[in-house]
Amino acid sequence: MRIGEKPEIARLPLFRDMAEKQRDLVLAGSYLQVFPPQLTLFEAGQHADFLHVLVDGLVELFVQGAGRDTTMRIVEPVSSYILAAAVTDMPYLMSARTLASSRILLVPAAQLREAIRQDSALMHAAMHELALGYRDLVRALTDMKVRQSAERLGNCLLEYSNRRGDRDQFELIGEKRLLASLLGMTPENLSRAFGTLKSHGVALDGAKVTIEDRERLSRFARPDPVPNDPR
Amino acid sequence: MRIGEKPEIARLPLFRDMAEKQRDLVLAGSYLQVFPPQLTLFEAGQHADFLHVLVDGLVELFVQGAGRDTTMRIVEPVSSYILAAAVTDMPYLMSARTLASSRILLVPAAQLREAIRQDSALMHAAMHELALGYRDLVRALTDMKVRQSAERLGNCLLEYSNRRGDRDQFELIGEKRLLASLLGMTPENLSRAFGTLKSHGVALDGAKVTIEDRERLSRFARPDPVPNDPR
DNA sequence: CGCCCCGCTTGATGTTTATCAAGGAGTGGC
DNA sequence: GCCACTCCTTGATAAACATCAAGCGGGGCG
Repeated sequence: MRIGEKPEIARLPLFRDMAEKQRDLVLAGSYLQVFPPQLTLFEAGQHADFLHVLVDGLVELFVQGAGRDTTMRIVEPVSSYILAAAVTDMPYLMSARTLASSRILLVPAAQLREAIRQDSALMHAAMHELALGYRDLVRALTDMKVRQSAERLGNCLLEYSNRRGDRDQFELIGEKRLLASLLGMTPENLSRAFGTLKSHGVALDGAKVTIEDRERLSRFARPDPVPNDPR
Repeated sequence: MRIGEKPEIARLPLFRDMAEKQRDLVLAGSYLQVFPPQLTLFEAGQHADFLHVLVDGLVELFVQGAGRDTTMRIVEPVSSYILAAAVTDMPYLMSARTLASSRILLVPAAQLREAIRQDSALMHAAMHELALGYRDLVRALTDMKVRQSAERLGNCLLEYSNRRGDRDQFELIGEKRLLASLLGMTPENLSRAFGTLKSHGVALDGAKVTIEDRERLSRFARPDPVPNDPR
């Protein structure tokens, strides 16, 4: 891989704390590749040969089950994905495709597992990352079980705003139907959900979302009582 | 803690591979307690002071969000739970209560984290357990998103059967309304779901489930294409 | 034994969500 | 500039699910 990407990869929580020597070794064995948009990177069921690190672009993780597809996560740079499969040496549970032209670092899973065995800081980071991911999924699952569509959208918008430093205005990433699938609803219902949120403090103009009344939106969306604080 | 429980705890995947000395140290600092049924063990939002290991009895993990409760997991002995909170030193995301009189080992989370730092085999086991839990949640979330209630029930029954060595007949654990909540539906709809499964190879008599036609049930329930093989 | 209580079931009704169908708005190509 | 395409939106309808309301049935207790 080229030297230019190293700093931002080395700054990732997963690789941050490990010994520099180990990190260099792992990265030296990895491939940084550019993929065009709409390309399937891997499919569920395949053996997990690589841990992926999205350096630039946009990637969708999705599952095709029981007739329909559903997107599980939208990966933004810079972050790794499918750690669980790589670490356990089990088949991918999800498929991945690029949504935009993307630069991706492919870390051979076997080499990653070996490095994890050698470097306790890396192992600790991997454990932590998996624990945080676990908690995210617990939230996502309860969200799906206890809230209805417009409430899910409301919470999602509050979280997006949250992630961008509590800005009141931001752009949705990717197409709306992608967001719909992420939230477990049809594009039609996403439209309608934005409609009902209009009377609860949310304005929409194309992909631009404005949270006009945070308090009112919160009251409607009933966010989790336990706040999500990934430092 | 008493010496009598040690073997089965030591056999847990989480504690199996660690140094015996470390394990004894951790267990020596832990408390084995008996709790009556229907007792709340902890509530979401509380600081995670302990990792729990259910030695005997039955425990429910649930979330009370947005008006209604939903159960996230039914813990059977012998197994640990809420590892993610204990490891990250973050608040519990779920609440826990006993469903039956239960013997539970309470492992101080701080001590567990310290042991994890010291013992690389324990850390590896924790990482592995979290990765497997992550994958379970990915399955649960897709299940919730792509399947409707009777299909979810069908898959759940197939998995239960699977876990008990592919037996065709088995008893449901706990009350039916608990199963309903776990599957994200009302007790009424669980009843009806069993009704529709009658014509797809499932017979129900009280809590006794008989899978009469596995093939037919599979066709109806459309199980995951990627099999779940926890060795 | 019989009564009460509780959980399960069944039916009727209403809400939520998906599906089907059509129209509108923006974008890229010719 | 205009057409064609895609995505989003809106409306009408149907399916899935929740809610409300009885009734059934088994276990515990008097």
